Amino acid sequence: MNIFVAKLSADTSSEDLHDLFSQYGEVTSAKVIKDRETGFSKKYGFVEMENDDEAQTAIDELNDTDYDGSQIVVKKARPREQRERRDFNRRY
DNA sequence: GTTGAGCGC
Repeated sequence: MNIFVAKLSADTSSEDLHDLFSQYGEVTSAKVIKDRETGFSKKYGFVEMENDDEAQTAIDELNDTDYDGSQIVVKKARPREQRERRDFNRRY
């Protein structure tokens, strides 16, 4: 399951996310998104977990909780931006 | 070192 994590602390890294979600199950991958050019602050990231049930539990337990001094938002992630079907599906 | 609301190159 793909998980979207927002409102991260500036001190939170990809490995922090990995470690955080590993408490609830096996984490396939974790990444904190940063600006491509400056390599700075976007303060959100993605976590992919192998087990959907554990992922859901992690979302439920970690959403709206205080982590690293910041209250984080955890929810299911949308599929990554696609480059096809421009003429269809304007995302709702 | 950036807000509110955010979805990865």
